[in-house]
Amino acid sequence: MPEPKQAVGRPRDSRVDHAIAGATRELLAERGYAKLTVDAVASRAGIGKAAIYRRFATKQEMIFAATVHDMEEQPPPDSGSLRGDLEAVCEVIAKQLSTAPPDVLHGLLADIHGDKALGARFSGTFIERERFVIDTVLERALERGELAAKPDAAIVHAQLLGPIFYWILILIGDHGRLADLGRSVAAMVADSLTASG
Amino acid sequence: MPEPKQAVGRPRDSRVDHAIAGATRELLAERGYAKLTVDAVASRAGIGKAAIYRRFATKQEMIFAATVHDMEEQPPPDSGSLRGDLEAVCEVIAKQLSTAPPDVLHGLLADIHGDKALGARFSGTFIERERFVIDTVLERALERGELAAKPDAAIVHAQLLGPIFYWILILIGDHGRLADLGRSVAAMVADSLTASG
Amino acid sequence: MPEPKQAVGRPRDSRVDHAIAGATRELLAERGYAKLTVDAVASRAGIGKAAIYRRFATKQEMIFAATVHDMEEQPPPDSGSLRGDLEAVCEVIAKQLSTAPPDVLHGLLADIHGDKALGARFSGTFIERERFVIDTVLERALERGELAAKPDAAIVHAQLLGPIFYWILILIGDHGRLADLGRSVAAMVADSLTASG
Amino acid sequence: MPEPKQAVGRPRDSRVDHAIAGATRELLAERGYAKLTVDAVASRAGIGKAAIYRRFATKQEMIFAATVHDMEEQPPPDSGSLRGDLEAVCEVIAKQLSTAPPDVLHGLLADIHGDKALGARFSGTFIERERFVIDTVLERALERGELAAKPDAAIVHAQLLGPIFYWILILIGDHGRLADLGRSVAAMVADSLTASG
DNA sequence: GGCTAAACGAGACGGTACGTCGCGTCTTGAG
DNA sequence: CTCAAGACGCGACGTACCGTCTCGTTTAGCC
Repeated sequence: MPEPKQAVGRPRDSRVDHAIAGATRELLAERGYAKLTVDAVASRAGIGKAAIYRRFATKQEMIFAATVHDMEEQPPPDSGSLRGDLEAVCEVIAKQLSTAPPDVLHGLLADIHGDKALGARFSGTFIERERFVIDTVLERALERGELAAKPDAAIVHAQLLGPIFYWILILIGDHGRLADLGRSVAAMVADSLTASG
Repeated sequence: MPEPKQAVGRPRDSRVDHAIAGATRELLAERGYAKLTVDAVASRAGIGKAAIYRRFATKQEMIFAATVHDMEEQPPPDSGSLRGDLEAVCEVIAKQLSTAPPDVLHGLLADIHGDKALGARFSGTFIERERFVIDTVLERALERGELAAKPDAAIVHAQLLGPIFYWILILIGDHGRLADLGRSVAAMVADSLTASG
Repeated sequence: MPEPKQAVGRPRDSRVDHAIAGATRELLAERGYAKLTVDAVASRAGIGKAAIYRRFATKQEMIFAATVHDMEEQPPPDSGSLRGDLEAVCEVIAKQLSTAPPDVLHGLLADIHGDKALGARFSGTFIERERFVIDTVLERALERGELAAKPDAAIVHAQLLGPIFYWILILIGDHGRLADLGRSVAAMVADSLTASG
Repeated sequence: MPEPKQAVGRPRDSRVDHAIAGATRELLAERGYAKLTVDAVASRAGIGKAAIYRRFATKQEMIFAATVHDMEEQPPPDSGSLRGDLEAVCEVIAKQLSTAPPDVLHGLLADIHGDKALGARFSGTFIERERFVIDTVLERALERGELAAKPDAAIVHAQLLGPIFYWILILIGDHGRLADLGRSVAAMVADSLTASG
C-alpha cells in the first residue's frame, strides 16, 4: 500500500496555506487582478515566496486555488419540472460568478486559456461539472416525459449559461437583475425544448 | 468654427499607424497575446518604440486600437421577420469573433476590464453598437406588429449574444457548429418574444 | 572672385546664434553639464532643434562654441623678467578657467577626448595657443640672457599650468587662493629654469 | 558591539561583485567610456541587471566602484631625503594613471563632478589619501631637519601632482616621458621647499 | 534527548519586458 | 533657404515582476 508521501521532515504549516489564500483574495479585491504580484502576496501573508512556490507551480495556480476554492456544483434537487430545474441551475451559477469582481474572472480566464495545462484542468473540472449538471436535469425531464428526445447538451449549455456569463463579464450588468435574467432564460430554454423537442 | 487641432510641426505619419496596427495583428496571430511585446511590434513595424508611445499610453491601448478597430456593426438589412433579423445579427457577431484566436479575445477582455478608461471606451463603442443593433431590430418588429410592446433590450442582448460568446470563449466550442447555435438561439429568442410579448 | 557662400534663400538669423549660446550657458549654470539637453536649449532659446543642427554637427560642438567662445590667449606684455611673464600667464589661465563651473569643464573635456575630430581641434587651438605663449615667454628669457639654453617647452607647460588645472578641476580648491598658487608656481618654475638651465 | 547589518535573507554573492567589476573594466578597455552600457556589463558578467542596481544606484556608481577600487596609496618607504620621497610619490601616481585609457579617466572625472554624492566620496577617499601621503612625506622632512616649518600641504599637492595629471589628461603626452617629468617636478618642488622654507 | 530532513522568512539571483528619455534626422507650413 | 514645431528611428536607462536559489532558523518524527 503506497503512502502518498514520505512523512519525514517538518510538515507543511496549514496556517501558511490560509495566509496565502487570504492575502491573495484581499489583494485581488484591493488592487485588481492585473496589479497582483507574488511578492505582494508573500509580504501581506507574512511568509516567504518559497512557501508559495512549494505549493503552486505558478502565480496562476495560486490565484486559481485561492478563488475557485469550493467548486461543489451538484445537480439541484428535483423541482418537479424542467423549467424549475433550469432556474435553479442558473441561480447557483449566478451566485458563484457574483462572488468575484469581473476583472478577476477575466484575468483568470485569460491566464487559463493561455496555459495549456491549466486550460485542460479547467475544462476537465469546471466545465465538465456544468455539463454533468445540465445532463442530469435533461435526463430527469426525459424520464418525466417533458421531453421526447434527448437534446444536444452542449447547445443547451450555451443557451442557458451564456447569457449569465455575458451579463456579468461583458455587459458588467446590474447584479440585482441577475435573478430576473436567470428566470427568463430558464423559461425560454424550457419552452424551446418542450415545444420543438 | 473650432479647429480640432493646430496643425503645427511635423504631422503624424499615417503609415506608422498602419505599420503598428499591422505588426500588432501579425504578432498576435503568430505568437499569441501573452507573448506579444512592444519591442517586437516596433521591430516588426520598422519603427521606434517612441512612435508607439506617442500614440498610445500603454501596450493595452495599442492592442485595443489594433484589434477593436473596424467594428462596423451596422444593423442587418431588414429580412422581413424578427427571427430572420436576429439570425443575421448572430451570424455577423459569430463571424467577427471567429477571426481572432481565443487567447487574444481573453487577453483583450482581461486588459479592458483591468483598466477603467479602456473599459469605459469598450462599453462606449463596442457594447453600445451591439445595443443599437438590437434596438433597431426590435423597433422593426414593433412596426411590423410582431411585437406588442418594446421588450427590455439589455435582456434580449444577453439572451441572444451570450450563448455565442460563451461557446467561443468558455467552451472553446467547434466553430463549425456556430451557425447552428446562432440559428437555434435566434429562433428561441424570437419565439419567446412573440409569445410572451 | 569666389563668394564663400551662395547667398540665395533666406539668410541665417544672427539672433538665433545668440539665443542658442545664451540658452546653453544659462542651462549649464542652472542644471549642470550632465543634465543639459538639446531640446531644453531649443525650448529655452525659443527656436527649433533644426536651427541648432544647421549650425553644429553635435551637441558637443554647440556647447564648445557656447563656452569656449573668445579664446584670445595672446602672450602677455613683456614684464621684464621670466618670473613676471610666467606669473602673468598663470593669471590669465586661472581667470579663464574660473569662469565655468568645474562640472562643465570636466564634461567638455570628456566629450572632447571621446570624439577624435573634436579632440584634434581642441589640441590644434587651445593647447597650441598655450604652447605658443609659453614658447614666446621662454624666447624672451633667452634673449634677455636669463636662460642659457632653450628648455623643453612641453615640460615647462605641464609644470606651470598643471597645478592650476589640478587645483580647479581635481581639488575643487578655493578660488581665492588661486592667485597665490599662480605666483608660487611661477616663482618655482622660474627659479628652477634659471638655476639648472 | 554594533552589528553593521542584520544577516537575514540570502547574502550577496561576492562572485557577482567581482563579475561586475571585471566586466566593467574589460568593457571600458575594449569599447571606451562612452560606449559602456549597463546591459553589456550584465551580459558580459553573466548576471542580471537587477543584481547591478541592487548594489549601485546608477551606472556611474558602478563604474566608480569598479575603477577607483584598490586605491592603496600608501606613503612610499622613507628614501632618506624629501626629494627622493617626492619622486616616489610621483612615480606611483603616474603608474596608476597610466593603467587606464585617458577617455576613461575623463569620463570618470566628468561623472564624479556631475554628481554631488560621488564627488564627495571621491574627495573623501582618493584626494584624502593623496593629501595624507604628501603630509607624511613633509612630516618626515621636518623631522630630518630639511624643512624648518611645515609648508601648506594643499599647495604642495597641486604643485607636485598637477603637472602629472595635466600631462596625461590634457596634453595627452607621451607616457615614456612621464618618469622624466616626475623626476623634474619632484626636484623642483623639493628645491623650492628647502630654499624658501 | 539527539539526529535528520523538510519547511520556514528573508531576500539575492538571471532573465525579460516595460515605459521614458535623449540624440540627430526629417517633414510640415509659413516667411 | 531659413524658421518653429514636432514626429521619426535608434538605443540606453532604471524599474518591476517572475520563478529559482541560497542563507540561517524552526519544527516535527524516529532513533
